[in-house]
Amino acid sequence: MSNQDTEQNILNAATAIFQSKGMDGARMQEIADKAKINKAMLHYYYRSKQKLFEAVFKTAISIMAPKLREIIEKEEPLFDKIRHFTNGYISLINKHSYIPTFIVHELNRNPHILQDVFIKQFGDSFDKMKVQINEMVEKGQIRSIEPEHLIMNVVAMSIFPFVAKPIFKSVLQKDDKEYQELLDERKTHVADFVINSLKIK
Amino acid sequence: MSNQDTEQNILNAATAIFQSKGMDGARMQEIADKAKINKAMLHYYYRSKQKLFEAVFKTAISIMAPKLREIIEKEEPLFDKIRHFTNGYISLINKHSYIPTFIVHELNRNPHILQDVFIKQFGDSFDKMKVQINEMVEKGQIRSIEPEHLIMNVVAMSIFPFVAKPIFKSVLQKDDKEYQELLDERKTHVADFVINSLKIK
DNA sequence: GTCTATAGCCAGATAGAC
DNA sequence: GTCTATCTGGCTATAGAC
Repeated sequence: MSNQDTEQNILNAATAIFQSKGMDGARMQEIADKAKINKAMLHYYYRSKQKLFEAVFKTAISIMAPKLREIIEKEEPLFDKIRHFTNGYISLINKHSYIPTFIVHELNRNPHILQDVFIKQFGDSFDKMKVQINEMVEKGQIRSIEPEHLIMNVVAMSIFPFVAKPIFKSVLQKDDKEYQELLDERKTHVADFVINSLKIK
Repeated sequence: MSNQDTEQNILNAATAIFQSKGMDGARMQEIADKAKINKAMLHYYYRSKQKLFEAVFKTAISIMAPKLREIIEKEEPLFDKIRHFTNGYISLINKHSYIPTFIVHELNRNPHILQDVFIKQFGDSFDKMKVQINEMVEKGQIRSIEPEHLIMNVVAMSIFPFVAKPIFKSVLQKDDKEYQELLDERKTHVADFVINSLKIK
C-alpha cells in the first residue's frame, strides 16, 4: 500500500470510530484494528490522537459545507431553493448519517472549534438570502416571517430526524427499513410543508 | 450535611459534568471537585461511574418525559395541543438546555439504553394522537399529512435549535442574548408556522 | 460517613529493531 | 515505513485509618 493509501485508510477507519464513539470514547487501538495496521502507524502518520481527530472533524465539515454553500448561493426563487435544500441535504446526510450527530456533539463539547469557520464561509450568502426573504414579505408574496426562523425551521426539520433517530424510532415504533422510508419521504415533505406555511392563498 | 443532601449534591454535580462532557469525557475527580467532596464519596454513594451516570441519565429522562406525556395525553383540539407543546417544551428545555444534546449523544453512543422506555410510556398516547390527526384530514379540517411527519416536524423545530446552538449562533451571527431572544420567540413562532401549514383557507 | 493513600489497569505515545 | 515492546501518566476503584 502506498503512503497516501495508508493515510487515507487510517482516516477512513478513524472517521468511522470517531463518528460513532466521539473523541473521548474512541480508542487508538480500535482505529488501528479497523485499519488493519499497527497502533504505532497512527502516530507515525498523524502524530497524536488530537491531530487525527482534527483531520476527521475537518473532513466532516468539508463534506457538509460545500453543498450548503452551493444551495444557498445559487440565485433562484426562494421556493426552488427550499426544495433544493431539503432534497439535496437529506440525500447527502443519508450517505453520511453519523456526521450531524458527530458535529453537534463535538461542537457542544468544545464550541470554539468553529470560531469563524461558518461566519467567513456563509456570512455574505446568508445576508443575500435574508434580503430575498424580506423582499418577498414586503411584496406580499409570502407570509410575514423572520428569515432567521425560516432558516432554523428548514434546517431543523431536515437534520434533526437523523440526530434523534433512536428516539423517533422508539416513539414512532418503526424498524430501520420503515424509518429509512420516512427519511426519504422527507426530501419532498419538508419542502411542501414549509412552502404551504409561507404561501398566501 | 445529611446523607440525602450529600447524595443530591453529588447527583447535581454529576449532572453538570456528565451533561457537558458526556459519559466518556467526564472525570470522577471533576465531579468530586464540583460537589466539594472527596472522590471516594462518589463510590460510597453510587458504587461506580456507570451507576452514577445511569442515575443522571434517568433523571434527565424523568424531567423530559412527564411534560411530554402530559401534553400529548390531554384531550384537546390539535391546534391547542401544538401550541401547548411548543410553548411548554421550549420553556422547559430553556431551564435544562444541556439535556437534549446529552440524551441525543448518549443514545447514539448506546441505543439500547432506551429499549422500550418510550414505547411503554407513549405508545398508546401516540396512537390516539394519530387517530386525531387522521380524522381531521378525513374531515377536510386540515391538509393531508402523515401523523409521523407532523410529529417529527414539531419536535424538530422545537428542540433542534438547542442542540445546534453553537452552529446557528455562528451562522446567524447572534450573540448569546440575541440567540436567547430567538429561542423565546419560537415558543409561539413554531406553533404559528405549523398551524399555517396545516390550515386550509 | 469521611478522608488519605494506593492498587491496578488501560490508554496514548515513543524507542528502537528491522 | 512497519513492527514489537515498553514507558508514562491518568483514571476508576478500593483498602483502611479515623
